[in-house]
Amino acid sequence: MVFKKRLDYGYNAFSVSNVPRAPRSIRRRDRTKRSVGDTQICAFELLASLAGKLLEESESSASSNASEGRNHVSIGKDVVKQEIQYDDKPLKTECIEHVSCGASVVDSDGTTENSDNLKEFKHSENHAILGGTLTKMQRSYSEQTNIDLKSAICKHNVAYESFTGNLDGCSPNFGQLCDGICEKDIKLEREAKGLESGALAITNNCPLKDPLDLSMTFLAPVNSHRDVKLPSRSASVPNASFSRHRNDIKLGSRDDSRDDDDQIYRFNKLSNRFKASRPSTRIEDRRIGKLLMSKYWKAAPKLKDFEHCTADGGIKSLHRKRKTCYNYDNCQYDTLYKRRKFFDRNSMVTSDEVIGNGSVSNSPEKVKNESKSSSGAMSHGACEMSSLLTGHQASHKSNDSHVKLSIKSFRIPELYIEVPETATVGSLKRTVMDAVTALLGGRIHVGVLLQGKKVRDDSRTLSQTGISSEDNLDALGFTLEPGPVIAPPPLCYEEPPLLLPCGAAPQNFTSSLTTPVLDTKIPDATADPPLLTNSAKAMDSNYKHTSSQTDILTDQKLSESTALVPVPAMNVEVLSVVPANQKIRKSELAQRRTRRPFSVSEVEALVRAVEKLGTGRWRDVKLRAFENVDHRTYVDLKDKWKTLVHTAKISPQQRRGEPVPQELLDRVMAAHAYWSQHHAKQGKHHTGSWRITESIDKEQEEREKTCTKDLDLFKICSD
DNA sequence: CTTAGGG
DNA sequence: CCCTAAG
Repeated sequence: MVFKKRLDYGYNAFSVSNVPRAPRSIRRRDRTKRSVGDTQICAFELLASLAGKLLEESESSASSNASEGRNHVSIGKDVVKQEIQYDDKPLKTECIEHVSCGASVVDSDGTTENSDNLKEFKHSENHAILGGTLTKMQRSYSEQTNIDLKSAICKHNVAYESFTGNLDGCSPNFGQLCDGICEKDIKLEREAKGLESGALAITNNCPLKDPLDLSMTFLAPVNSHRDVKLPSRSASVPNASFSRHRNDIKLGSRDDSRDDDDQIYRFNKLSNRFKASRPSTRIEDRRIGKLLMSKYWKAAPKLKDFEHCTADGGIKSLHRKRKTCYNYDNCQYDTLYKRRKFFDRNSMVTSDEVIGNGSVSNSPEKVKNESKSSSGAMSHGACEMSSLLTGHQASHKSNDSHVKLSIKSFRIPELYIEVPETATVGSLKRTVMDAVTALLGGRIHVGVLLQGKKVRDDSRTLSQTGISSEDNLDALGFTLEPGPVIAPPPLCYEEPPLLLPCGAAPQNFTSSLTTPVLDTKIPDATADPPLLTNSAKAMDSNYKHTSSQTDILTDQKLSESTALVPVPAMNVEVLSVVPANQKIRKSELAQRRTRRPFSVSEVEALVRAVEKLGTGRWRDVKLRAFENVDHRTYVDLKDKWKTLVHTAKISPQQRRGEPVPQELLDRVMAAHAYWSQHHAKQGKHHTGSWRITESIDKEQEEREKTCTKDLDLFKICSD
C-alpha cells in the first residue's frame, strides 16, 4: 500500500494529468516515496553490487573491461578503524558501520564475534537467497574475495548516502556534492577496476580524516555510477539486536533473481511474513501501510540505527531541512521518512541505474568464487560471511584447497508492490527499489544453506560443514535474510524453497541465470511483459503469499529454475511497466481519492445536519446525512463544512467550482455562528436560541419533500 | 475511531 | 483531500 501511494504521488504525479492532486499532497507523497526509495535502493544496490563483485572477481581474470562500470568498493580495515573512531558521530558512522562488519570479519581481529551474529542470523528469515556454486578456489582468490566483500560493503554504505542525490538527478546540488566529494574515490575505483577486472578497487586509499570524510569517501564510489544508495543501518557491532531489523517491511517476499532489475520488478503479494507480523491485512487502507512502515521502523532495533539518521545527517548538512537524528526509533523513522521524501522529490531514482550498477552482471559464466565473502559484504551479514570464510580458510589452507563460490543471483523474497496506473515508470522503479531496499535495507544476514538446510553453526569450517566437498556444492545456497524482527522464525524455514533452486541445479542456475543477469544489467527500457510475469511467477513459487490483495501475480507460479531461465535480460522498465499496469490499476484505488465535489444537494444535506447537530459531531453528521454515502467520510464532511464556511465568507467572485446557493451559504454562516457560540455543541437540537434556523428548518423540510429523490443518496433524516 | 486543525 | 496530533 504504502508503496503504491508513494509511487503515485511521486513526481510522476505531476506528470499525470488525469488525477488532480493537491500540490501538498503531492509533496507529501514525494517525501514518502523518496524515503522508501532511498532505503530500498540501498538495499538493492547492495545486492547488486554484491553480485556484481562476485561476478567481477570471478571474471577478473577474464575481462577487466566489463567490470569497469561496476562499482567495486574495497574497504580496508582502515575504514573500519576509522569508523570506530568516529562512532560518536552518527552520520559518518553509518557507512562505516557496515564496513566495519566486513572489516572485522576479514581482519579477524575481530573484536566482533561472528558467532553472535550468526546466531542471530539463523533467526532471520531468508528473504533473499544467494544462489551460487561452490567451487574450490585458490587461496589468493579467497583473500581477494574478502577484500572485495569489504569493499562492497563500504560501497553500499557509501552509495546509500550519496545515492539519493545522484539518482534523482533532480537534486543537482546534492548530487554534485556527492560527486564532487567522491570523485576522487570513484576514479580510484574505476581505475582499479579497469586495471583488474576482478580486482578490487581500493577505496582505502582515501584518507579519512574525519567522519565527514569517511562518509564522503564512501559516497564517492557510489556516486560515480549513481548506483545505489544503501541504507546503512547496521550497527558497528553486530548484535542480536540486529536480528530485529526490518522485517516489517511490507514487501512481500519475492524472489529475485539474478537480475536485479528484472526480478526486482516483480510484484507480489504481501508476504506471509508480513501478515504474520501484521494482523491487519487490508492493503486498501493506506494507514495500514503507514502503520507497517512505522512499525517496521520502530521494530527495528534501536541499537544503531543511526544509519538512517546518519544518512540523513550526511545529506542533511547538504540539504535544507533535514534534521539530524540521533535516535533510534522515532528518529529513525522520522528521519528516514523525511529523507525519503527528500530523495523522492529531488531524485528520480532509476532502478535501472541501480540495477545496472549493482547487478552482477558481468560474467555469468565466469563467475565462480566465493559467494560467502560477497554475501557477507552484502549484508550485515557480512560479518557472518566473513566468519565463515575465515573458518573455511583455516580448514583448507593446509590443503591449499579453497572453496570457490559464485553467487549468480540473489533471490529476493516476495515483494508486494502497488502502484497506481498513473504512476510513471520511474515511480514504479522507485517503488521497487523501495521495496527491495526495505527488504534488504535492514540488517541483512547471510544464510548458508546446505542441502536445503541452514547451516547455523558459524564456527564450523566449511570442510567440517561439508561445504568443501564438491558433492555438496550443488546443495549450497546462500540467503540474504532480513532481520528477524517481524518475521517469525517459521518464515525462515520457508526460505528453503528459494534456496533450492540454487542448490538443486547450481550449474543450470548459474548458466541460465547468470547470463541473463549480465544482459540485464542495464535496462533498455524495453518492456517485456512476459518476463515480468515469469518473474512474478517465480516469486510466487518461492513464497506462498498469504495475503494477496492486489497481487495478480500470485496465481502464477513458476519453478524457480523456470523463473530464472526466462529472466534473460530484462529491462527494469519493462518489468515495471507490465506489472505496473496490472497492479497499478488495482492499486490506483489506493491513491488519493478521486475528488468529488460536493453537489448542492449534498451541501444542503450537510448544512441541515450541521444545523441540527452542530460542528463538533461529524460522525453523527455523517450518519445522519451521509450514512449511505461511503465516499463521504466524516472527515470529508468536516472539511467540506470548513470550506463552506470559508466560501460563505468570501465574495462570490472568489468562489470556484459549482456555485453554492447563497441561501445555503447563509445557513452555513448562521449555523457556524450559532455553534461557535454554543460551545456546548453537544448536541442537542437547538433550543430557543437556535432561532435562525427555525425558518430554515421549515424550508428544509419542504425541500426535503421535494428533493427527496435528489437527496436519496444521502440519508437525510427528516427528524 | 473521532476530532480538530494545518497543509 | 491528506495527514496528524490528541482525546
